[in-house]
Amino acid sequence: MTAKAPQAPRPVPTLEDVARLAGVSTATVSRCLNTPDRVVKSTRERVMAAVDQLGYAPNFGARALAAKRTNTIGAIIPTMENAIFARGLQAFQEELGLNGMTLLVASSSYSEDVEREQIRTLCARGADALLLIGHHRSQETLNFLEARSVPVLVAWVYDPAISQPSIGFDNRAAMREMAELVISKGHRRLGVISAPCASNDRASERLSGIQEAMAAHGMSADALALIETPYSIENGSQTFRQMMTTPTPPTAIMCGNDVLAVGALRAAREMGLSVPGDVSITGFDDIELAQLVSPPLTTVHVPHRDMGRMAARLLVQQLNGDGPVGSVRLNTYLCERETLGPAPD
Amino acid sequence: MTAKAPQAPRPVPTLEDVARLAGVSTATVSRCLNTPDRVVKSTRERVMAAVDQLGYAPNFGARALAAKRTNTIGAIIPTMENAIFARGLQAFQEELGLNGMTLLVASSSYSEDVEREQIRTLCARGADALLLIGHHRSQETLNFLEARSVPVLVAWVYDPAISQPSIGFDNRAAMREMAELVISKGHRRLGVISAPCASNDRASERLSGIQEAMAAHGMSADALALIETPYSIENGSQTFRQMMTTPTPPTAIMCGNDVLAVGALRAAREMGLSVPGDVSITGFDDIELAQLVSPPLTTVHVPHRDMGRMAARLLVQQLNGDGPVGSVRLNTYLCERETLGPAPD
DNA sequence: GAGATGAGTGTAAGCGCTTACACTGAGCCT
DNA sequence: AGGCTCAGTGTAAGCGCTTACACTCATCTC
Repeated sequence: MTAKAPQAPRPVPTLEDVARLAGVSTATVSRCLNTPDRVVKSTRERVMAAVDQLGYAPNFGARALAAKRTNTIGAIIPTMENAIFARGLQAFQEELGLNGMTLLVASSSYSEDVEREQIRTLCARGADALLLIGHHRSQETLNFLEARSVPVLVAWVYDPAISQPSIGFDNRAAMREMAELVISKGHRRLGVISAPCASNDRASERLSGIQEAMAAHGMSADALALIETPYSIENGSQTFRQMMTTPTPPTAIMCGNDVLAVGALRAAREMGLSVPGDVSITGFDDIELAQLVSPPLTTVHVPHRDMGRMAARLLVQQLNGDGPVGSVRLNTYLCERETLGPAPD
Repeated sequence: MTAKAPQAPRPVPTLEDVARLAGVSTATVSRCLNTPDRVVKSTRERVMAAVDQLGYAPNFGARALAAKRTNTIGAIIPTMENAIFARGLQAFQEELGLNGMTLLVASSSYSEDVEREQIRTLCARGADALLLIGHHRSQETLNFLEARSVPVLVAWVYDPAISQPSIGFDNRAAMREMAELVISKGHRRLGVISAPCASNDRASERLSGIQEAMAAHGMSADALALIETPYSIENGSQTFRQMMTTPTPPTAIMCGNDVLAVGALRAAREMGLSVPGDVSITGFDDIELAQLVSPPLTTVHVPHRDMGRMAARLLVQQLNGDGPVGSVRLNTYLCERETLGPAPD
């Protein structure tokens, strides 16, 4: 038993209610909403008054069903928990908004299976196109996407060898550059804290970059201590401890991203180790947090905002049929702050 | 001219396609998907095979249209830019997922007008219920919500004086407690960096809490320097500078949330001020960042995860018609770390 | 002034799904 | 054996919207 009226009258007003109140047909109301300039001013005003009076809001599902277009773009990112994707996605959304499109976000928790489900869900919700992170994806998923012929743009990576349109940066080259810098500082025993590489091409590419740099300097693979762990501050912290309590700990620890690096930094402080005096630490991404910790983090700057904005433009362009889209490569650069120093002697 | 087949056959499979392939009626396919136990095993398997073969995914809009239920909850938070709402929302989403519901998130940028639009949008998308932050809302919006009779739960605040169901904490009491602590440390000139209070009841309640504590200790309102600025690290930083460069700067600066506090902390470091030696700084929320900065931030701990989780439970309960929901009050507690010290003499 | 034009509006056919109701026949009762 | 029941399935009526097409008049054109 509720305090409300016994029987709700007609809870949600429909197009037809508006039409009746305004004394026009449903087609006219629809036109007022979608193509106002095709309706004469006097009629339009009458209709709009009815819309306001009734508090009418068009039913999205019905609209999508009839119009076969939703003006919605879906994005599936691996995680929302930390700030890695936040800035890029924010820019993506802003740019979409400028073009009258809405963003629907889902997160996959770095799981291929979850991602597949999310893709189905977003398609079911009528996403006109999808933004996905990284190239790693099962054939089944690829088939599904192909069958539905949903435009897909891959972000956060750039790999000219893959035909799928993408926008991003060369993860391998970026990390190789950082590794070169670390090695040039005299470090010969390196530690790497990486995200699990198995189904994460960004992580595995970054690792390859480090290995390439080491090989180029004649360092053996033995000189690299590698531990994979999911991105989180806590994991970065624990893994750092683990690495630093081995008989011959690395003199520099390169982290797969800033979140891990910040965790490592915290652990170093807790262990009483000086950074970079006792051990150097590097990150990747250059999220806001990188400048807030002390000492501020030496990291690789990724142009997240540009990436998000351009991703939106590419997608909008493709949906408008303004030519096929190719891949776009963005540049990263080293951000030298204070956590990388010369190797202790 | 594309490389694809000249004319796409039937891009997206429908229920009918599945039915035809499986040799059953659409009703049966629908039942297989929604109430599998009402269909005999042999039929069900045949249908599922067809579903897989076609890569069929039900059209969400059509489903919502026919079933008048979307299993979707909408949430509108003021911002996604910083971590304030992230943890709570994450827990909210997880709990919803456990109950087979999906979350749709939108952000209002702390603007009433934007929030109103977002509410309409989420309703149009068929949200079965809404999670909103704070009580401040225009009558127009309230009317709209009333007219659509969408269940609404307000979070992040608890105010027994308002009948609208809510889940949250007493912002005023929590901040009053912090102010008591600050005053007990001997501080007599306080600075407050708050979010704009105009349409933000959390911010204004927190400010009231400080004022109450001051009054209780016979401090005049003149002893309080107040500046309002939107939540961001940069704003916290600038406002701190501004406050500290007045003739008689405060000895303790209380910030409306941790993001502002972290900005203040950064500015202090840049200005060469020792915290808490020269000036004390306090935050609110206890986000992850609070422990990462140095010195770690003294702040008010808010049980974000619990709040999110319980919010989801309340909403699910209400949608299932398991009794009317009341308001829930959660407790906050002071988190004394290292940025609050005795007033300098 | 008759016909052509076209701006403004109405009519009605779906879009892909759920579900009330109707139907069928196997298994059970008496 | 005839009549029940009821589990399993099919039929068909919408859900609220867009839009192709049809219609109606002013306004022009010659």
